[in-house]
Amino acid sequence: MEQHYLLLRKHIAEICELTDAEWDIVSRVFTYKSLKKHQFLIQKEQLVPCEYWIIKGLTKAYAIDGNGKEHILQFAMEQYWTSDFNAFQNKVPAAIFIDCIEDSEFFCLKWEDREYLCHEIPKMGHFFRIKSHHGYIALQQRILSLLIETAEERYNNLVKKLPKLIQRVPKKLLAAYLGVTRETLSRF
Amino acid sequence: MEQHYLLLRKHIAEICELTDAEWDIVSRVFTYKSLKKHQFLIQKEQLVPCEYWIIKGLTKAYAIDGNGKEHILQFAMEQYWTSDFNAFQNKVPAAIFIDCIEDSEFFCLKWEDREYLCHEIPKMGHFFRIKSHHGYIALQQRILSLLIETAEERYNNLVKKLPKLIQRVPKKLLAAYLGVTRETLSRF
DNA sequence: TTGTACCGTTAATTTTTAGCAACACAGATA
DNA sequence: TATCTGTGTTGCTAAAAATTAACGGTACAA
Repeated sequence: MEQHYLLLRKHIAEICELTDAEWDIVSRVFTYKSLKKHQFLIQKEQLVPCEYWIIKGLTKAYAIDGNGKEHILQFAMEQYWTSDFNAFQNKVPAAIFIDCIEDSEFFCLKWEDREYLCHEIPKMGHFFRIKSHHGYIALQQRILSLLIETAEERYNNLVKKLPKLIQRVPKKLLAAYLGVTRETLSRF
Repeated sequence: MEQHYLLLRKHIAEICELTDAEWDIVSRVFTYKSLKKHQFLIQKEQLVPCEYWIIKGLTKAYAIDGNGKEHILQFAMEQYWTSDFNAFQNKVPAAIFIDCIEDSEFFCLKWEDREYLCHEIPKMGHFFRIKSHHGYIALQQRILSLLIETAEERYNNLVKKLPKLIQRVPKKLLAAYLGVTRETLSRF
């Protein structure tokens, strides 16, 4: 477990170095959670108390359309943050599901604790601001790729950008992420 | 001009109330800019010194693909923020263009001033964190709509959600935003 | 005024993708 | 062991959208 905390500290340090005293405050508020493959981290319609930093494992965030088809918003693996950020922030029921593609472990951060950290340690406010910014940029890139590229180009770019992810994610889920059927993906 | 500053203050107050002293600090750092229809706010490959709050007017943020086709990321009108946030934050050349669909006026905020405000006035850090969060959520919704809905559904939802925007934006630009050709949009 | 460029629409054709069905294969289970 | 379920692939057909072309309307400039 110590090892996990060290990794989280290192993750934060990529954006801002914390003193030992500050880290003491920060590390105290995270709680640990462990889930098996196929278990839900977040279920639609339910409140979302936390955002989650992934210690180990792999999750998918997705919505189900009127025909029961799954559409994947985000894959998240080690050192990624995941949650339904809208539900989390605005204390409304979740609009999406997040479940585990592999057995996974998380550090959980409650909204009040997040606000508390931002208030107590301005550096953490900075950290979350930058993280949020990065998330925004990633989504913007994704929209551009959905608008500009063909499904095949999207697939090739994904392979180039996150080859490790490809190996861990079944192709039918990649298809649901790229916005095509698994049959279409299979023909690339 | 006083009127414009009042509107900006009101816009910020929707997230956090500033004291007169704080507002004095904040208002001081914004500069004014005015552009005519078709003029560029941001050009690809160039550095992006500011993010922009729109006092009046309408802009589009877009990328050009290999075939010279335009794909629109964002329309922004009165009281919206716009910029190439990646280029702005990381001081790298812009990946997109932003130009004016109508004559437009802006308040400009430089990166250093933004950092300064966040540092001096924690409330402003809070403000930008929340704004960024909102932006993130909007993009996430957009991705879901690109993945789940047909182009026709996307169009109808846009009409329902932003009827004013529809009236101000030529249909060929709406098509570039929805991810279809103008001929396809014309058949809905 | 005439010309010119752009815009929105419609039609015909082609390309792309979805939907459905069948099948091989692997891993899990009884 | 035989069976069941989920996954990835392929063939065929149907639907959706892009492409190309044409046409009328409008704004703008020479």
